[in-house]
Amino acid sequence: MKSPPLRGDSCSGASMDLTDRLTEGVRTALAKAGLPEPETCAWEVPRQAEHGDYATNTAMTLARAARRAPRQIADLIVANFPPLAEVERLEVAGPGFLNVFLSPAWCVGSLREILAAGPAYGRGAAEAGQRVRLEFVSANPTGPLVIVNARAAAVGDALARLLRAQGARVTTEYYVNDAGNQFEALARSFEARVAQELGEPVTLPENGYPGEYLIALAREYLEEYREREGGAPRDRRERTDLDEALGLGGETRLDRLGRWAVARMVESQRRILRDYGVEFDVWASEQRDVRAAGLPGRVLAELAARGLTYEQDGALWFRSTQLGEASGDDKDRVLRRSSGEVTYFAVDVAYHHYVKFAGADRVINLFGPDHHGYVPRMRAAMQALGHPPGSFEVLIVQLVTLLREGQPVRMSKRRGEFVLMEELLEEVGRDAARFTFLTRRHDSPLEFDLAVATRQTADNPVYYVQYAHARICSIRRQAAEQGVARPPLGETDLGPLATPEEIALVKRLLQYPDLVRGAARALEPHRVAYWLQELAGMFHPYYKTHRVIQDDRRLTLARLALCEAVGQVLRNGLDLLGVSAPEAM
RNA sequence: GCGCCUGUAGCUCAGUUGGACAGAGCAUCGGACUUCUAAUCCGAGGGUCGCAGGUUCGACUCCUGCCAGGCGCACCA
Repeated sequence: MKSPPLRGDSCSGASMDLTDRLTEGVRTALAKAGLPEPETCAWEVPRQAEHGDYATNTAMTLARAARRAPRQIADLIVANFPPLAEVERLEVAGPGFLNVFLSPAWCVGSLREILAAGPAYGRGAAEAGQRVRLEFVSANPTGPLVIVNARAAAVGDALARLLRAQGARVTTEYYVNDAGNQFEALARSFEARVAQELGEPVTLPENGYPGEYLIALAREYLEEYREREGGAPRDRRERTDLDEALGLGGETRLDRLGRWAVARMVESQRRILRDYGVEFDVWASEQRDVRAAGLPGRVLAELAARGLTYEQDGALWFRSTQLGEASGDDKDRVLRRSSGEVTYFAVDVAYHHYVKFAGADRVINLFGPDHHGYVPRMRAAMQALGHPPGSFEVLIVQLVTLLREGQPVRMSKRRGEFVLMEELLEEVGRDAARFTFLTRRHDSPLEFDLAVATRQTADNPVYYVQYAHARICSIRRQAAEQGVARPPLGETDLGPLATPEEIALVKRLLQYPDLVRGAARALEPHRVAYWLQELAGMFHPYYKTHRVIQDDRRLTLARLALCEAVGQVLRNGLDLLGVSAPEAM
């Protein structure tokens, strides 16, 4: 059986990015009119319908170069615009806007392409050909993950998904700071807790970690030890000396205890993140992958060879200030202390240069605001080592101010008070937590009231979006029960889709590829979250006023196709955010 | 003192990288289920975009100066 010709359908096999084709039209028109062509056109979706489906200010931005009035240029574009199936008509408005009105018939016909593309709809190649190294969370292994880590995880993971959707080869990474001062502080604190569990009255070290989680960890350690060693160590009544009890001496004992604690911490962090839906390609170790590999020494030599270091007061300094204002650092930085130890900075520079950039053209790090002062010196170092400007990017993920019934909850690992990421997930749920974090710009401080978030679970925007998807699945189930099977794509007559709500929905779906591309380019996943809310906000009213399954079989099938397309895009969008798209709620 | 981030409706936040009369959710008030899921829908009120200048056809957006809050300014990480 041959598929019947479809009214108003024109399947262009071109890419799905509508604005690309509109830009081509404008460029063609300008060339024909003998006017200069712009590199690109900035397309926006006007707030008001009278301004069309897309609008560009190209005529205005071109006015100077073309030495013509904006409106005159716009008129010439309209007069010379090639006939496109996508476009119904063009208008010049205001100071020189070019407003594009899409052809409803073409829009409706494009549903076919959306459905055919399925999960691939919205994917593109805007970031193709680049290898991206993306590091995020990287919490110190000195304590459990807290709320801000959940935010960074949501943002980082969504960024990875976004960039991959645009063709980039992304390696995600969690960097474990298992060396240096903080590691030692952890080791000493843990040692103190172990001793305490053995009955010794021990006080915690200065700058240690007083959190109770180390007590629990100490008990686990001793339990494991007893199982392994068959009973030892005994408690204070029999043995009072820790070295003797654990059969280890001094630094060896400290190091072994510290490594054990770190391994446990990292394992627990990894598990929580996995439950959150975030898995990393690489778990890097500062100790193993950088220090033990001898990278810091190599990078010091390389910087010295470039004449970028000098000795003063017994320490080795990096000439950060000589790298020009592109780096923006305001003072030189120590690479090797007078004690002979390399600084964290030196280790980091080495790691970035030899490891991260070895496999990537672009390195993106998500930092907390407490590290923003660290960025200029890193940028200076990357520049000094020959990495092009812009290849090293840092996104600052701002803090989460936690409230409970309007009262601020202080968070400090040092003081041992905090709300754990685990607790957040338990109270709010994975999807709601991720979606909430992704409805804010990453560099905007966020207030999160736990009491409100838990109380208003049903009002959370994430459920609004998910519910739209669940409803569509429900319609599909209902249709199947009633024996309304959807015919093959090519045979579906989309002609009956004609109400303003239906046309508006299809036009909305057509924006999706541009949205994804823009969000990836700007590294702003929150755009996706907002857009999805608006899409759901169009579907729910449509559902309410237009019955999908009804007597008119032709109309039913067309509407089912529309619903499937909306459901597909909701699914694709939620997937970019790492949020589930439930079939039923 | 210097640097970074933030300041938009009562609250939490968007505002498409300078566009057209400033938006959403929550909260408040008033309505809608015998029909594909009411976690929904329809309607109403709510604003000097922190303040003052400047740039231009056009500013929430860019520049300067103030005000307020957060964070940072180590031979810590």
